[in-house]
Amino acid sequence: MAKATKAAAQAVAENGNLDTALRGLVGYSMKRATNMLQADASRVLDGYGLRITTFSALAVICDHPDVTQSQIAAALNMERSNTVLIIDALEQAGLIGRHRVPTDRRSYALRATLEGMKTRDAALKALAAHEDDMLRNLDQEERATLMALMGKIAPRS
Amino acid sequence: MAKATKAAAQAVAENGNLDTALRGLVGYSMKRATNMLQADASRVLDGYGLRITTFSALAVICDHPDVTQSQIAAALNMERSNTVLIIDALEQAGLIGRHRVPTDRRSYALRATLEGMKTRDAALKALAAHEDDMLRNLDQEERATLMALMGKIAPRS
DNA sequence: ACTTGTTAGCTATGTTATATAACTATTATG
DNA sequence: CATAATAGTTATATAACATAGCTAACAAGT
Repeated sequence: MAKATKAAAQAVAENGNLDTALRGLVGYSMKRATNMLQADASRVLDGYGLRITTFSALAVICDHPDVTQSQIAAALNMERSNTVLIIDALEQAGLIGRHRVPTDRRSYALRATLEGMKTRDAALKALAAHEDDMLRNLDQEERATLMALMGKIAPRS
Repeated sequence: MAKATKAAAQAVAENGNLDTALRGLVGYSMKRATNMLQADASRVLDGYGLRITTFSALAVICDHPDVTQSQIAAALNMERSNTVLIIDALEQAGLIGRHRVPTDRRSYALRATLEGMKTRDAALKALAAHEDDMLRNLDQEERATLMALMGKIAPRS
């Protein structure tokens, strides 16, 4: 055990937590859980040459061929400007293609390549397996409850 | 409604979601909820001259006088190196003080100033109020369940 | 006491995610 | 046709997070 000042060391000895007050905040506790899940997801996706954002965009494109960058931004709750480099990366990796739309020359119709579809499927499967492990202490009903409760969180009224 | 390619536009018309597959991942859904809470928390804390990380560190210091930077890093699940600038910011804002420890000249005993205590109390109160609003669709039992379920998520086995 | 290993804080650096403003080309609207 | 809105882009900034390496100080074993 590390040397520590008295009061803090005592708190550590008691329950190992110095952040008791913060744990009462849902945002704080959720951030910690999210960080754990995201860090693991990043490591998994790295094996497929993807980051979390590029994987997310790829998944949307696979499920919705001919989607536009603006639609992806809206779906993933990000700024349009930030989609550019993400789509660039997917295109350069040969996972998707930008196709011009005859009826609107401003936008691109994004479509996954065969490799893109395969990569998505494999990555999604790997992610699900890792999540399943990290959620091993929750049964199916508890997982459903967790998702439902998170879905009830709303923007400021 | 924005002009969109056919298939994607249809999906949007149906349920407004292009990310159905991703929503099945707990990590993805939790990230979305977390982002919402964190963005709001950042705005709140900005009013107190704090960021999420500086507020978190301040809260730990207030609750555990004479805590060290390493202990804060461990408590907040961050790297020691990243605590330095955070503690610097709190010190320069006059919210905490670095005090030398006679028994160990390597470490600092961090203590909040009176203003630090006041700032923390006010910020925490404001954060709790904002969370209470964003969680208005969950009753007390549901909030407790949410916290309990998040706490069951574990690192990879 | 002296070497060895560890700890605390610090510095530098890099990446990822996110946000904003401003620009061009194109399309929609009054 | 003039004006407004939209799609994509560029540039830029910041927060959070991570890694490697460094110095000073302490701890432990011989």
